[in-house]
Amino acid sequence: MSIIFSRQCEYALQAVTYIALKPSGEMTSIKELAKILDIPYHFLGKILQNLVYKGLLISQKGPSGGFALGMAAKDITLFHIVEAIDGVDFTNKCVLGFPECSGKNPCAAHTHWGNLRDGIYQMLVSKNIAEMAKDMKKPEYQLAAG
Amino acid sequence: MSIIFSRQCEYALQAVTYIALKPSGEMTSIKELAKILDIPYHFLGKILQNLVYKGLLISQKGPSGGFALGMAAKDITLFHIVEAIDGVDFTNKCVLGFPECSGKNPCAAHTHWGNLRDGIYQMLVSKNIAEMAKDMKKPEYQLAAG
DNA sequence: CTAGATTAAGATAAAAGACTCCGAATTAAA
DNA sequence: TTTAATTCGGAGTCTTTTATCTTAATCTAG
Ligand code: SF4
Ligand code: SF4
Repeated sequence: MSIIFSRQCEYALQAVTYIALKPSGEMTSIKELAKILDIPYHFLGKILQNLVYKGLLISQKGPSGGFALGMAAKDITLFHIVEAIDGVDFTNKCVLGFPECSGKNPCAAHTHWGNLRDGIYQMLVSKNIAEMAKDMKKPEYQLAAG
Repeated sequence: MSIIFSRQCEYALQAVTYIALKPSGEMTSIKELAKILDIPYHFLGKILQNLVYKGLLISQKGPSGGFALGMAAKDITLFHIVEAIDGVDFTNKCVLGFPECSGKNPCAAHTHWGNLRDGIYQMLVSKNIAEMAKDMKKPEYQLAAG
């Protein structure tokens, strides 16, 4: 189902983007995120918990509690989130599954794949959550700003 | 663990490339493939069985039996193999996991991701097994030609 | 023709990933 | 101060993927 990143990771990217649209100081609850983004409630809870542990989010319990960004939106790149959830093994893994991905005994696809992998990396580090939130046009995300 | 393609698919790509190095008419057994490429024997059996069903390989039972290419090596692209094992959903799926990957409400990463996805597709259709086999320098593949 | 080697097929098991449930801890609001 | 809302943490379930085991079918070599 997922292409490159785990389901958890996809959910994390979606949720953090949503949280970034909230006015500063306002918390977003798991309930709201789960409902609007259609993510399993308890599963999302665990994921956000992890992001808090990694410092990307902060949390608060009790009524009107929830989650907020742990640092400025522009300082959280997609890479930070992927790194926190899936790890970054993909940066040195072969797409064909050979044990050792190096230029030592390159196959016919190595250069092509190397470029693509760099492209993925570039996408992740060049896009931050501020941009993602700002440019987000999907209707379910319009609610966050309200 | 795998980046884009399933483990099965990776094994298939490796095995078919190995088979392509054998002189025409010679069959390659599961035993040989499993040993040299370090792939679980029975698991590989199932995978090759599937590739036979899809027409990419042919098989023969009995002593000196095994598998051989079902068509000319230059006519089997990486895409054919991926298509046979994993399917090609990745060609229209969002890397961030949003339900609907279209240009309708594009996010900030859409263009970048679209290019990468096209690049992956291009890699798969432009590389065929003849090329892969010919350019293969990995030592375990040198045995095949012997 | 026989024996052994090999693929085919189905059932099962183990591991990983995705998801659920429950209760405890915390905290803001009433 | 009480209550209810919320995150936290652990355990458990379900599903998918990966891998193993066993037997049957087939074919070649001798
Ligand atoms: S050479 Fe081909 S196989 Fe080896 S790592 Fe690079 S891409 Fe993977
Ligand atoms: S726009 Fe962004 S989110 Fe929507 S499909 Fe393209 S990449 Fe995925």
